Amino acid sequence: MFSIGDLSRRTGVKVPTIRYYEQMGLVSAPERSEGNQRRYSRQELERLAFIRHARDLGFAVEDIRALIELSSHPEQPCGHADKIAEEQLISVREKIAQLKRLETELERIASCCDGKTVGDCYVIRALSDHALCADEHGEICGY
Amino acid sequence: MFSIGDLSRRTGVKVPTIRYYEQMGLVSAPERSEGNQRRYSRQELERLAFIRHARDLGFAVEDIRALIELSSHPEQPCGHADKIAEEQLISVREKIAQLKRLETELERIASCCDGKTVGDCYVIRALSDHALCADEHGEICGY
DNA sequence: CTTGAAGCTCTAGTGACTAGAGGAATTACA
DNA sequence: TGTAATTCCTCTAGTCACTAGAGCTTCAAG
Repeated sequence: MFSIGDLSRRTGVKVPTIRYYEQMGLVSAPERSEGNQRRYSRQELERLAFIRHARDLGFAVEDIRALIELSSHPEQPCGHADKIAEEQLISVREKIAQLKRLETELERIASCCDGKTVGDCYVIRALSDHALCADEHGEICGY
Repeated sequence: MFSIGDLSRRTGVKVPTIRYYEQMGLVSAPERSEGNQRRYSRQELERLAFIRHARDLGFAVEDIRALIELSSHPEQPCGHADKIAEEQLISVREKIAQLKRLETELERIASCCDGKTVGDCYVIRALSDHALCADEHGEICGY
């Protein structure tokens, strides 16, 4: 039997977060000691490690809930689990693409400031004047 | 003079978000019409466009507050603005690196599921069993 | 002059936790 | 066995950057 602190050390999930997951129904309420403290089995440790791993991979709590639900019906077809993983992959790729665009613009902004005062600081100017953007990201402000 | 809706259309910042920014002190409270509606000047439009642009680039509201503060003192040295931009660049690069690791693992997980049922679905197995990770991301669960 | 869009304030909700108060249980060591 | 340190408990509230909705008022077009 593991205390909540044991679980936390073994999975890297913080103690309050474990309690939060219990409240959200991601992990089920465990047995209690005589003094009302949580006592976990190995199975519960493994489930928490699963959750931790999936969160590390950027799955939303709702996705994880679905994956857990699926994994408790091992006889069903697994197309749904695949779909969740693939959607997550697509979203990760989108985030990477977006961040790379930001990186490019930030490099441009941060690298070429040779002004001495804020008045001619390129960082401030670049942020003020959308027209300075090399790479148009949205083309918003038509004033 | 622009109404809040005009501002919203021109900057792409949603109306409730503009009011939220006002509450947070990012934009100053504008003049009002006789009927108590907000009326903005061109200057305020430009400030909002600045904010929008910086948010698009992932700057936190607190960073933006600092940049605005800086830009209102154009005679000061601009080292601080540079620093904010550079820190943002570093954090963007870290996020990209992290997401690429996730991408790799997700590709591995999502691509090689040939099981027909959840019981032998690779997605579920990979998430359950940390040891299947090709690329160790944390090495957490020493059970 | 009416009607419908756009505006107003206010409260509460989102996701995924995190922090802190105030107290009880457990564990380690003398 | 005593006690002190650590861990645990519940509960409330805070974080960030919005977003949604209720219930009302004002504005602009026809």
